[in-house]
Amino acid sequence: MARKRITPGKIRLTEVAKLAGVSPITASRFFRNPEALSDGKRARVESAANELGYVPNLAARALASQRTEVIGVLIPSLTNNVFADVLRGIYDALEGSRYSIQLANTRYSILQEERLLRLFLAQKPAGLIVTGINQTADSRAIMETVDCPIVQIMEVGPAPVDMMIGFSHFDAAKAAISHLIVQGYRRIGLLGARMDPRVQRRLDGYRSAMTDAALFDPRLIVTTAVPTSVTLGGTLFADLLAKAPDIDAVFCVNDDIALGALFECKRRHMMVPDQMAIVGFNDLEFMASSEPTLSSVRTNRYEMGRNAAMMVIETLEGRRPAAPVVDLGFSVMERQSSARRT
Amino acid sequence: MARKRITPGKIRLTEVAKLAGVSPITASRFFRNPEALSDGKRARVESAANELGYVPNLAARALASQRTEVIGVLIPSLTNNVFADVLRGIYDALEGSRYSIQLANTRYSILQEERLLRLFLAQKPAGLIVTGINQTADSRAIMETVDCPIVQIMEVGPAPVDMMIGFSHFDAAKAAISHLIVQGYRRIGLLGARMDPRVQRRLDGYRSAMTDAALFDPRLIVTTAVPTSVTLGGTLFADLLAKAPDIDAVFCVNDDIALGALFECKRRHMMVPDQMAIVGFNDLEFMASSEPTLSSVRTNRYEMGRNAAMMVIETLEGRRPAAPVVDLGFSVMERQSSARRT
DNA sequence: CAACGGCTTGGTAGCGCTGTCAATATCAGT
DNA sequence: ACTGATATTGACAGCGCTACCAAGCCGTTG
Repeated sequence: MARKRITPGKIRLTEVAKLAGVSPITASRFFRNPEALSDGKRARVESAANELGYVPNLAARALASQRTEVIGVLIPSLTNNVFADVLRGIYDALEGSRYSIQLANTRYSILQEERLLRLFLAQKPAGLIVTGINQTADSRAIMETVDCPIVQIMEVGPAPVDMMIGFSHFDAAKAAISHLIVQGYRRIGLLGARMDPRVQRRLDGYRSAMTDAALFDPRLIVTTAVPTSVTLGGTLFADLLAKAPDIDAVFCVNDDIALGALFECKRRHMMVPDQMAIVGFNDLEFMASSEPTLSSVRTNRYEMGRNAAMMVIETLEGRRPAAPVVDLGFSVMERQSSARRT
Repeated sequence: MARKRITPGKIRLTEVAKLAGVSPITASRFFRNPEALSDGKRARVESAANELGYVPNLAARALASQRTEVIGVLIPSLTNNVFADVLRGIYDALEGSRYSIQLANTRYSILQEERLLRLFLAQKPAGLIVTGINQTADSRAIMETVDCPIVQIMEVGPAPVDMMIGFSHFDAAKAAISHLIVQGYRRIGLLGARMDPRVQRRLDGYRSAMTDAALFDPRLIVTTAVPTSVTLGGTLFADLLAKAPDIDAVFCVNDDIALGALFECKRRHMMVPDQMAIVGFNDLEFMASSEPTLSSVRTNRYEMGRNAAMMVIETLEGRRPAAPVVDLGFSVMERQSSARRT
C-alpha cells in the first residue's frame, strides 16, 4: 500500500515548470545552462522561479547528476595566519559562483590528509585544493585516478598531480640570506619551528646560501618540532645566543618567530639591527609597523588562494588555465631590521 | 525505452546488504543506529561494509531523509585571529563525529548574513552557529521558524534565538578600565577600529567605567570604521596623542591595535608603562611575550567554538544542553604594560 | 492457550533532480 | 519542395538511500 510522502506547499522544480508552462527538464536546464533555452522560455522560467522563491535542492541535484558543486580544501592549520589569507582568497574567488567550499584541517599530518582525501573523494567533489607537494604515495595514487581538477598550493615543484600554484621556499629563503650577506652580515643564525616540509625547504635554502658564501656552520641553526609562536621565537633566540653568542643576524622561518626574537633582543637591550639583524618570512602585516620595522620575505598568499580557486573553476568550465603550474614568486622586503652593517 | 544508468562495480548499500545477507534497510540502520540491530546482523553488516569498503552516499541520504549532517557556521571575518581560534574549536569538536561544517563569511554585514542564512537554511542544515546577537529582523524571524539547533556565539545577551555562548564585552571592557583606574591611571584613552557591534559594546563599557569614576572625556576616544591592523594601531595612537597629549593610558579594543600603539610609543621614545600604559583585548598569544609584556582581556575563544559545536550536537542527539545560555567570562591579564603608577 | 507487547526485520515507494535519447521545430542550401 | 543539419524541447527512468508501515518473532501474562 502506498503512503505518499509528498510535502505540501514545498516548491520543487516541478512547480516552477508548471507555472512557467514548460516541462521540468526545461526548467532544470534554465538553472544549469540558461543559454540553451529560447528567449521566451528563459524569461518565463525565470519569472516563475522568482515568483515562487524556488531554491534548488542540492542533494537531489547531486544524487541525480552524480557530482557535487563542492570544492574540497585541505590545509594543515586553521590557526596559522598564512592559511587565513589563502582561505580568504579562495572564498573570495568562489563568492557568487555556484561552488562552495568544504574545508578540512590535516594538522600537518599526511596520514590525516590521506584519510580526509578519501573522505572527500567519496563524495565526488567538483574540485580539490591541497596544501603542498608532500603527500603520501597512496594519496598521490588516489588523486591521480580521480578526474576532478586538483590544485596543489603553497609551493611549486616537479610532477604536479594536476595543477600547482605557489613559490619556491628554497629560493625565497636563499634570497633572504643573500640579502643579509650583501648587507654585511656573516654569522647568520636560523630559527625554525614546526619544521613542516616547506619550512624544511627554507632551511635548505638557508644552508645553500650559507654554504655558497662559505659561511655555513651547523651551530648557527636552532630548530624545534613544536608549533610556532611569538613566545617560542624568544625562546629559540635565547637558545641560539647561548649556542653561538657571536651571531650578528638571525633568519626566522616565519614572522612570529621574528617578532619573538625582536622582543627578546629588546629584553636584552640588544640594538636591532646594530647588534643583531632580523629577517622573517611571510611578511605579515605587523612586520612593516614594528619598531624597528622588520625585514621579511613577502609571499602572495591571498593571490595563491584566489588563483587556485579560479584555476579549479576555469577547468570545470572547460577553459583550461593557461599554465598548469604557476610560480607566484616572492619579494624580500628590506626594512630597518636588516639595514646595512656599518 | 529504458536506458539503465546502473554504474557497474560501484558499492552501494544494496551490495553491502546482499553480502551480509540482510535487507538494504537493515544495512541502512546499521549506519545510523547500530544498537537497533541484533548482535549477529550487526557483525555481519559491519564486516560486509569493511570488506567492500563501502562509503555512504551523503547526497542520497540527504535526499531521502530530508536533512543533512552539515552544520552551518557564519562568521564575519576569516582574517581575524579571534575567529581562527573559534573555528579551531568548532572543527575540533566535530572531529570524528558524523557532522561537517559549512563555513561562510559575512564580512561584518548583517545583510550579507541574512542572504547567507537563507542560502544555508534552504539546504536544511543539521544546525547553525552564527556570530553575535545583532541580526536583521528578517534574519531573526527566519531563524525562529526553522527547527534546527542554533547557537549564537561571541557574546551573551537577552532573548537568544535558541542557544547562546559568549561573554559580556561591556563587562570585559569595564573591567579592563577599572584595572587601569585601580593602577592609578586617570586620562585613559580608547582606540577603536572596525566598530562592529561587539567593539561598540566594549566602547560602552569603557564609557560606563570612565563615567562612574568621573573621568569621562569624549576627547579621549579615537575610533574608525576601517578594518583593524597593527599599523592602524600606530596611526590611531598618534591621532589620540595629537588630540589629547595628556593621556597616561590607552585601552585598545583589540590586541593588534595595542601592539601598534606599543610600537608607536617606542618610536616616540615613550616609556611603557611609565609614560603610557597600554591594555589590549583578546589576549592573543604575543601579548604575553612582547617587551614590555602587554596587559589584555583574555577571552575563551577556542572553548567558545568547541562548546558551541558541542551544544549543537547534544541537541541533535536529544540531550538538551544543561543551560541554553552560557557565559564563558573573561579575565583581565595584568602585565607590565599596565603596572601600577609610581 | 490466546492475547499482548516489545524487539527486530523487511517491502515498497518516494525524496527532487538530471542523463539519455527521441521528437519536434527551424533553417539554410540545392 | 526536399534534404540534412542544428537548435529546442520533452518523456522516462533512475541516482542511492530512508520513511513508513507491516509483519514476524519471542517471551510473558492471566
